[in-house]
Amino acid sequence: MKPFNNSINKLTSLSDALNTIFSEAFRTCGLDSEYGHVTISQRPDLSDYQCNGALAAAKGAKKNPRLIAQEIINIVKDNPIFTSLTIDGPGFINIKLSDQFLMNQAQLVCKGEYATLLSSNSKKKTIIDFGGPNIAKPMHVGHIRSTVIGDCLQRLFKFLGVPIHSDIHMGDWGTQMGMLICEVQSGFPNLPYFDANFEGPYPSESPVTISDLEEMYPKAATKCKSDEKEMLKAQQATVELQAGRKGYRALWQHFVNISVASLKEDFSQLDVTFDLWCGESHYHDQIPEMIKSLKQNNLAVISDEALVVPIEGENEQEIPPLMLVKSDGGYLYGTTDLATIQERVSDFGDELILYVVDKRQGLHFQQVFLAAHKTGIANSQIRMEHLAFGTVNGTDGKPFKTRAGGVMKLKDLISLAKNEAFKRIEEINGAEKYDENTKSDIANKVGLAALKYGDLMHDRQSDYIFDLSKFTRFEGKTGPYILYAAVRINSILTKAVEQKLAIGPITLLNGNERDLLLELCKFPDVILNAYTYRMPSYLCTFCFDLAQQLNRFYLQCHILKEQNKDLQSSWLGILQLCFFQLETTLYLLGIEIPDHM
RNA sequence: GCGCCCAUAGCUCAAUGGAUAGAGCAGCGGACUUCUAAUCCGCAGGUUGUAGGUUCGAGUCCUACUGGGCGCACCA
Repeated sequence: MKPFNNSINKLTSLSDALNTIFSEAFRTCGLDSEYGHVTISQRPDLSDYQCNGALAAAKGAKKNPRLIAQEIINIVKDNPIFTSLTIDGPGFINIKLSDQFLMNQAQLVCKGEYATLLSSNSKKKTIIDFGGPNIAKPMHVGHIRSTVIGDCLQRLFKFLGVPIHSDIHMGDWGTQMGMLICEVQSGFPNLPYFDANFEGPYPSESPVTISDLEEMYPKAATKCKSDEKEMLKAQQATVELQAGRKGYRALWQHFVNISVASLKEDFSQLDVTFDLWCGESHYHDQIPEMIKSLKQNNLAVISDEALVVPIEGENEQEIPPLMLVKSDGGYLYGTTDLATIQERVSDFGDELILYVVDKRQGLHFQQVFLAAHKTGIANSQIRMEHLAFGTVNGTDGKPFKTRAGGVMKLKDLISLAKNEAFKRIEEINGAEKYDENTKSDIANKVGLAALKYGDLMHDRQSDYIFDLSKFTRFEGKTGPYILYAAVRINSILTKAVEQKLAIGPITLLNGNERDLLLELCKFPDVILNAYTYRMPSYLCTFCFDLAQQLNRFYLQCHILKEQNKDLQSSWLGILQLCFFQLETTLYLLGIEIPDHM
């Protein structure tokens, strides 16, 4: 056998490594190295990986694509990582990797030094903004998306060694706060918060509870919508709050405190954490200074009594200006967003800002990003991305509602998922061996897995149909299906350890496990793709494919009963690698694996 | 009116311009004295909304049309 001198000895994505080899070959042939692009094969019956560059290069080179393919193959064929290179069809290069190489690669893939996958200069200091929930308004189904997608991305960035911090960025500073103040005032006009002459101190106890707030919010909002006078009052109160009226600030602080406590409870249920709990109010004090400077530099101008930053898109595309100050003197969320960018860039030194926000706010972010760049608040080095996501619909295809037609609270949704999971667990064979506590612990993990996987598996940008009974099933592309596969192999591994069996090294002896090993070697590719496109769904697809491949293998090869000890330890090595990848992928999705199911 | 997005199997969704458009569910037919069958295998199911165009090659890119969703300065 040829020496393995051209092998790849550090953790890398396989298609990147192959790209390098083929790009070099194309360059040697005097062709553009871009043609050396290698992808995972679309014809697994013919190859592991494929390169289509010869087809694309043919016209420019005025050569038969098969001829080019042959030249390329001649250059790379001595590399021992290949077992065969063939030309098929009009000029596809089909690549089959050697077993030896796959085994070598498997060792690298399971070492797990994933923070080295990205070059250090590509790791920009990043902040991820969850486009926060509103104070006083309970989180609903829609919030599941930003929470779960944003959390997955922050885990993924950290896993790859990208410095990232997360900010919930609560909505605590808009007109809705004025509405609530007025609502409390109409119910309890005698509270000291409304007495402009009150000297303090204000009560330390909040006059309202979180459920009061949750009830008042929609009431106040409808009132303001239908009654212009109420709206004016609310807007006036908002302006006074923002201007620093003491009683309003004290009352507002109560709202914030009790809301944050409730939000933290919800997020801890979902196992999601934030580094920063800043709200829009946090940036308020910086706004006057920012506006002054923008006015001085003629970047903000008066239009219809409001202060705006005029902007234009590429190709002179007309885009409405970003409004900073309303004619009544109040600020808008675009104002806060701009001030927020200023702080993130100049105080924290962030170079990449990610916004995980509903896609319907696309225009808003387009305005904010353009304004930030135009005004120099963000220089050209700063990159801002709106990671837009679609809406959650019910099984009727329309925005998700409860049976009564109302908005479903996130809290209720979570317990619904957990209850559903509990029911399914009770139905299965052998459920009686678990006590109630164990069952409810399993149900919690399974329910959450169902919910998160059901969301994350869908393309981030598309709307999707929320079907809890489908998501909680144990069959098909669901969280529980994947958890079950993970639990089963974990149980075999535990038994193997108990029986003091050797785990690894991975050697391909039987051939049944080659497909599985190939799947495992795709892992770095998948991780990088999910990172590059900020797409949690790529992780979901991968762990489903892996779980299914694993189930196939599991049925074919009876590991613990295997008599050939070398084969057995290799299988166990593969199993351990599978578990590592399932566990890691699920961790990145924010899903925890129970001990039993 | 202007702009953005979407249309793929009965349903829910995949498919970095490449070969025979794939999964899951539902349907039908198989495989268990289980390392947890909560699994696996097979069959059936398609004019990729319509009409043109670009390309060696189009579900994918361009144009028009049809149907649906969303957004367009004093809410967030």
